[in-house]
Amino acid sequence: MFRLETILFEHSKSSLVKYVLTRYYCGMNDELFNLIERLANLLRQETRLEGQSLGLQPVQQEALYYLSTCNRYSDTMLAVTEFLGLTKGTVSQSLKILESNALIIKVKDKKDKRITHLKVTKAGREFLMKTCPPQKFTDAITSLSVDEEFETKTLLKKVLNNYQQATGRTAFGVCQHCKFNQQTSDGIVCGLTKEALSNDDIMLICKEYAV
Amino acid sequence: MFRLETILFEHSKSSLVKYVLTRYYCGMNDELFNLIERLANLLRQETRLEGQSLGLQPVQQEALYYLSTCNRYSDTMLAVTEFLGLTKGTVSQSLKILESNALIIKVKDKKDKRITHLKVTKAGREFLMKTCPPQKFTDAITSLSVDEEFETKTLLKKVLNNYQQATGRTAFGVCQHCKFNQQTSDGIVCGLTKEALSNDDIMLICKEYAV
DNA sequence: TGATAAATGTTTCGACTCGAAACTATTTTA
DNA sequence: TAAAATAGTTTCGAGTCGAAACATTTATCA
Repeated sequence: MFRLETILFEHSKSSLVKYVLTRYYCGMNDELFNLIERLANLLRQETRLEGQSLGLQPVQQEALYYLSTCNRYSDTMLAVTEFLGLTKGTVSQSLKILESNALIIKVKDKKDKRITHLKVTKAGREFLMKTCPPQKFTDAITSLSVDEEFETKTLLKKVLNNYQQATGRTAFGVCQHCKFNQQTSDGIVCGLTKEALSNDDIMLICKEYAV
Repeated sequence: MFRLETILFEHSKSSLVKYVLTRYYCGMNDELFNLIERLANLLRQETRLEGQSLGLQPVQQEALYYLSTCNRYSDTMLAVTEFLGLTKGTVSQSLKILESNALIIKVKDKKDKRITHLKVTKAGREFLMKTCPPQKFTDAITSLSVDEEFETKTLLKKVLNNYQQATGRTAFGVCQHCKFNQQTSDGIVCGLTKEALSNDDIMLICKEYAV
């Protein structure tokens, strides 16, 4: 995988001080890692620009975006925490800023008073529609054919699923494709909550997703 | 692209206060964006864990990794700045920390005294070999067949190239596939610098890459 | 040639992010 | 009914970030 080589070079002003460095060349394994990191860097950069009008940080926009895509079982602070891979305190603060900007509102759960649902407001949706995904990224995607885009998505989904499983993280996924999603005589039902699901519901992301 | 729908729900304790929200469902365009963001989140999280032993932040590890993969024309602070999409001051500080941890050393350029080359030390290489790419990510990749992995890389490269072009950013790329890379009777030469390139050189990433 | 502009990099500042830990309130467990 | 678990907030200190001012060196060009 790695090739090792020892090289020499001079250090700054102090003449003839030599440092021995070990140098390795990346195997093909690194390449995919590298590509994802670089795409993520560019995305973060563009996201930062898009958020400047409202003074929103990238991480806050990510949280807002997540909340716009998740279902009613997954719109809590803890779910956002899982999704972003951060700690409770950090996420709590980010959400406070989204709330102060009137992009989300907090709605207490009626059954369990500990739980607060986070609902994206009209202003929040409008902001997302303008900015998310960033325009230049969307443009870059169009260079792929429909088949190529589908293929990319399929393969990345495979990697993501495995990665989520390896890290023991909640496997967020689309309700429709979840093993708890059941078609009954009364319509579509969630096997976990036993609640009825609408055609819109099943298109959203759920934190309880399982295959 | 988007489907709009107006929904109603009750707000917290104040009974019967209704909020009108506009809700939209993501078209397929969002999906690729979403996948990359989520993979990046997981990578950042695992990177954070891996760096704890040395007290290294994710962004510092990314800089170190970049420096281990780039050539002698691209191992400067400004190149790292371009690569990470951050500002000079920020990167300068991150590099100072890498230097204080003896993971890189600074080497003044002999021709242009403004330029400082950043060389990864043996300790730096060893740290990277242990931690980069993160183990669980590497494991997740193995779920792909060789062909699938190749296909994914090819497609993501296409997206990245377009994205870099759209943002007007430096298009980092492997020397070997650059248009300035020339095969002459004396060996391989860089058309920009007119310098000879070794077989090792041409495998590294260059900030002057062009197609 | 000599003044001005441009490029490389550092430092400082204030706003923001992050994890850790302590804390409240509610629900579940035993 | 007491103890444990869950959802969420607040506070603290370390670190990240961009912006701007700065120093040094090199390039431009009149």
